[in-house]
Formats: sequence, structure tokens, C-alpha cells
Amino acid sequence: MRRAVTIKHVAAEAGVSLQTVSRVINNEPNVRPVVQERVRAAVAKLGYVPSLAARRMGGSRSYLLMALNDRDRTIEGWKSGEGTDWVDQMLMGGMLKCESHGYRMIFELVDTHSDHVDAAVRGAIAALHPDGVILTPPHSENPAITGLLSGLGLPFARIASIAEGDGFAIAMDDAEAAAFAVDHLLGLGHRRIGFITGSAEYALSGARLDGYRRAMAASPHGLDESLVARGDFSYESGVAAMESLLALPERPTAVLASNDRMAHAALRTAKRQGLSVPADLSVISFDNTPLARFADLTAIIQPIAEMSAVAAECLIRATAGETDLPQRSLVPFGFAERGSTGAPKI
Amino acid sequence: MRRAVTIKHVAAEAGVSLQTVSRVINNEPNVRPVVQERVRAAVAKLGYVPSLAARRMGGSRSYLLMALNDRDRTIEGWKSGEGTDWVDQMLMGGMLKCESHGYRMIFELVDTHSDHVDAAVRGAIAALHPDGVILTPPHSENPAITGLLSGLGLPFARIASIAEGDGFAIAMDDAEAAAFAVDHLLGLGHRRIGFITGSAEYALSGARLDGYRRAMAASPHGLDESLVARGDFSYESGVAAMESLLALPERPTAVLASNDRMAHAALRTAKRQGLSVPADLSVISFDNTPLARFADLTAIIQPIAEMSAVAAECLIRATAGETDLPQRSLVPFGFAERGSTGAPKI
DNA sequence: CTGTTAGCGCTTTCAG
DNA sequence: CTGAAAGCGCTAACAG
Repeated sequence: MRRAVTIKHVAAEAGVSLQTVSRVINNEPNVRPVVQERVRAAVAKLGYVPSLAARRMGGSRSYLLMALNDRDRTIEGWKSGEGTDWVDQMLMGGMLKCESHGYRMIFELVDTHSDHVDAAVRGAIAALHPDGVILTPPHSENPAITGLLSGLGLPFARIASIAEGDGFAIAMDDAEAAAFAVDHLLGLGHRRIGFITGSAEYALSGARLDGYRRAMAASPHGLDESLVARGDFSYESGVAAMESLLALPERPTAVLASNDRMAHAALRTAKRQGLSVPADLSVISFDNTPLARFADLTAIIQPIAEMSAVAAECLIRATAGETDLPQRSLVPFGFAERGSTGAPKI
Repeated sequence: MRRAVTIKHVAAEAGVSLQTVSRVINNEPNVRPVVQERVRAAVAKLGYVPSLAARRMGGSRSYLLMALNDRDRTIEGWKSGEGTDWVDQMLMGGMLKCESHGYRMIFELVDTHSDHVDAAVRGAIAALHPDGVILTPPHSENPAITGLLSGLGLPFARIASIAEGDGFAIAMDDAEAAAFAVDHLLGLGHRRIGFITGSAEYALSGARLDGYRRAMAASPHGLDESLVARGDFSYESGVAAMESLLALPERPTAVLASNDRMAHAALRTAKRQGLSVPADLSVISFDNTPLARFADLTAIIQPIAEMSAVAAECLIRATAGETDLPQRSLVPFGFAERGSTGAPKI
């Protein structure tokens, strides 16, 4: 196995010192254009690529970002085979962004509810020495983790978290999105619009509910709290919520559910009771996971890839010493109109 | 930010030399149990975790495995939002296996069809110095990559590849699986069973076809080559193939498709022509991606997670110096019976 | 603008 | 069985 080419070889080839090569590959100033060109030529000729490990050892950066996901939630998603593509979207956004900066993203699973979160996170940091950490729900709002990271002075980003606190908070405007969905339904002619909430464990559940309330209150028909049914993101809770909404004296003609799974549950529950979609009932869901596609659900698109790209970007720039980066970023949500929505039959 | 705890701190705490600590954490011989215990206690007390970068610099191992996926194919899968969970399954199998050995898996995207594959792969190796590389289709059978890896003497595993060659070949028995599916259909009472092939670019397409032929030939009804329709794994090709099968003078009552997408296409094409499933037509697909679940397709389960776990295991053991590891491993496939299969109506 | 000198935290090699 | 010395490939901190 031919020995790998190192900075030494490049230096020799270009007839300069190691340091000059280092300066060139790091885009540092104080290198004459001529020399710079000579070095770049040597790099290209030898196919030199710096070793991440050596860079981390010598310098202060590791060129590694660590994405922390909840162990149970992630594995459960993978095992279920339901195509929850949270991880894929994160990779697509974060990994590709990292790539364009010479960074790598390493995926780590940590059990949020464990007593050993602290040790687990510390261990991962000790092993990897990442330049930054990306937190996904529910880690994003776990004080045991955010506190640790803050204390360590390690830059971190909280994805899909709107809570106050340290670190870069990157989210979509959940309230705005809910209001948008309500307005879309109002525009189609719906008056009685139900809402199924998400688990109170997530701050965004509250935001989505707020947006719904705001939009309904602003509508000519006003807000009717009896149209708000509790859910917890599970299929079962979606069924229960939908049943309660359909049992109302004056049932809604449209429903906004806080995630795809509950929307799917709502859809099936409605059909089981003989309602046809969208003639008798329109449904809009949140997130737009593959399930929404398959179930032909009109959905608010949660821009996971974009959020994780923004997170990676913030972290990389912070490590590079850039300051005055936005502490909180709002990423625009999307909207996919499919077959689950239409004008009410009346 | 408190300085990280290093091997020095542990050595001081335990009152031994660096070397002894190194021996203990690497499970090397020649350390008295008493001393070993003392070191372990110090490690636990200080929460010491060795730095991957330093290990790689000092020694010959990096504790990193690199999973190489095709760029276009992967990004396309992510963008489509169709829930192709290949990446997730790979992560689940490979990452968790790595974790249990103190390894990490790094995901890399490389364009298989590019002229720069060689440079791209070399670059990734130079940056990461992985102890092993996991190749997924179509990389698994790309000589530009396998040849490079062989030349470098870097251990690698080819997932879902049954072709001969260097590296660990890890696959399911595609022919056996196809035969199994055919037998299942025969058992339900089907006599005319169609087959939709996959893209010839993949060796496993041939294997699946072989299994089908073998099982049909062994059946009392014999093999009828007119029941074999060409596909290339795309939805459109599935539609075309199904249309040709349904146009046959004596149409099949069951169809085995080489992947979920084509099976889905077959299903919809049949329904569009007024056939009901499974009464008029039974369908079995390969792979069992989330689509199979959503479309209620009976499917052969491609054990991606298991294959990637086996790959990781082989690579890690090879790096640890273990020899006589199986050059090729066959991982058992699974079978998920759903609503797309039943007895023929006659 | 460029080169030299120290390490970074480990493992390898070689002495005891 | 244990320790000391050398060095991996790079960057930071100085000298020129």
C-alpha cells in the first residue's frame, strides 16, 4: 500500500515550507500569488487532501459536526419501516452543506431520557471533538444537553426548536404555518375547521395550536374551542381525536392535524364513518413525511433539510470565528397540495 | 471550557505510565489484574474516552468505517420523499454495529458514473483514513472503486453484490428468494406467474430472474418465457411491463416484480384495467421499502440492516487482525405477507 | 511574506 | 509485566 501523500510531500514538490502549504490550503493571507499557484499545482499533481485527524491534532478545529438524535425515537422509526425520513432529510441538508466546506457530519444516537445522557454526550465529544453539535427534537429542548454544551462552550444548534436559550435556534414558523393552513381552508369555503394538537412535550405543538387559534379568531366565523381535540402525535391519538370531532353536534368540514400520522388516522377514521374525502371532509397535515405522499395528504412541509443546512452553516461559520451570526433563524415552510383538500360539499 | 481529560490524566490518577493505560483500554495482555482494575477505576472516575483523532495519528487504526453511496441515486431518493429507506437501514445496521465496537461510520456520497470517482474516493480516504469501506450498489460492482481499494490494500465490503471479486461480498440469496416467492404463489394455487425483471446494471437482477426460472421450471406447469417482462426498476418500466403481461393471450394471475416500485406500478396498472387485487391478480415485490407497506404489497424483505451490520463486523474484525473471515456471506431474506396476494379466483 | 520550532494525544518500538 | 522515547500529520506561535 503506497504511503499516503502528506503536507511534506507537497512542500517538497513546491519547494516551500510546510507552513506555506498549510497557509495555502487554509486560505490564509501572506502568501504571494506566485507561490500560492505553485503550491496549488503541487496539491493537484499529488492529489493531496489533508488528514482530518492531523488537522484536529495540530490545530483547534476538527472539521467535524456531530448530529445528535434521540436513540429510541430514531431506531423505532427505522424499525417501523414507515419511511419517517427525518434522518434522511437531515443528512441531505446537513451533510451536503458540510461537504461544501470540507466538513463531515457524524451521526450519533443518544437516549434523551436516560440518566446517562450527560456521560453519553461527554463521551461522544471526547471521542470526536466536534466543532459543533446539531440537536434535533427532543434533544433540542433538553436542558441536560443544552446546559452541558453551553458549559463546554461548544457551539450548537437546536433544530425545530423555538424555545429561548443558548445555541443557534433554527425553526420554521409553526404558528404562521398553522395560520396559513387555516386560511387555505377558509379560502376553500370551510367554516368549521377542527384542530388536532401534538404532544405537549414539544414546544412546537403549542405554536401550531396558537397559529390555528389566531387564524380562526381572525376569521369571520370566530374561534370555537370545542373544535380543538388533543393528540400526542400517535396514530391512536389521531383516531380518538377525530372521533371526538365527528361526534360534535355540528361536525367540522375540515381538520388540521399536527402531524402526518394523526392526519392519516383522521382520514381513515372519517372514511370508516362513511365520509368521503375531500367532499365531506378536508384534511391538512403537518410535516410532509413520505406518509403524506402515500396517503395523498395535503401538507405543510417541514423544511428539515433546509433547517439542518442552516444549522451546519451557522456552526461552521461560528467555528471559523465569524461573529454576529443570527441567534435564531426562521426557515420558510412549504405547502404541498394533494387530494385530501377541496371545497366543502355544503 | 475545561480542558479535556487525556490519557495522561488517567495515568497520573492511577499512578501508572501512559503505556499501561493504553494497554488497558486496548485490552492488550501483560497488565496485572490489580493494575488493570486501578486503571479502569481511574478511567471511570475521570470519564475518560480516548480521542479518535489521536488514536489514528499514533497508531494504525482510525476506528472509522466509510460507507460509500452513490450520490445521484441517494440524493434523488431523498428529494423524491418516497421514503426509500436504504440509507436508514444501512445506518441502523452499520452504525449500531460500529457503536458496539467503539467505531463510527461516516457516510460519503460519490458519483459512480463520474470520471473523477477515483479522485473522489482517494480524497475521502486521505481525509478520513478509514479502517474499512462499505460499498453499496451500484458501487459494489464498480471496478473503478473495487480496483482502487484492492490496490490500496484497504479492506472493503460489497453490500448486495454477488459478483466474484475482492472484498467481503455480503448479500441475500436473491435467486432463492425469487424461488421462494414463486413457490408461495404456486402454493396459493397460481399457475401462470409473471415476472418483471430489474435493470441489467445490477447483478442481482439476473439472480432474481434465475430463481424465478428455476422455480417455474421445477413446477408442474413449467417455465414459459413469454411471462418474463423486462423492467429497469423504474415506475414507468413497471407499467409497461405489466401492460405487456396483461396483453398476453392467457394473462398471468400473479406477478413477481423485481422491486417495490415496479410492483406498485403493476398493482395500479392492473387496477386501472379493472382487475381487483388479489382476486384477479396477486403481486409480490422485492425489497420491502416503506412503499411496500403503504401499498399493502406482499414482499420479499431485503435485509439491508443485517447486511450492513455483517459488513461492519467483517471490516472491524479484519482490521483487528482476524483472519479466515468468510469472503462471502449470505444473509437470510425475510417475507412480509400483506394484502396483495391471495388464491386466484379461477 | 516565509520558515522554524513546538507540541496536540495517542500507539509503536524498544528497554528494562 | 512495565516504562521511556519517538513519531504520526498537521497548525499555532514565533522568528526572521
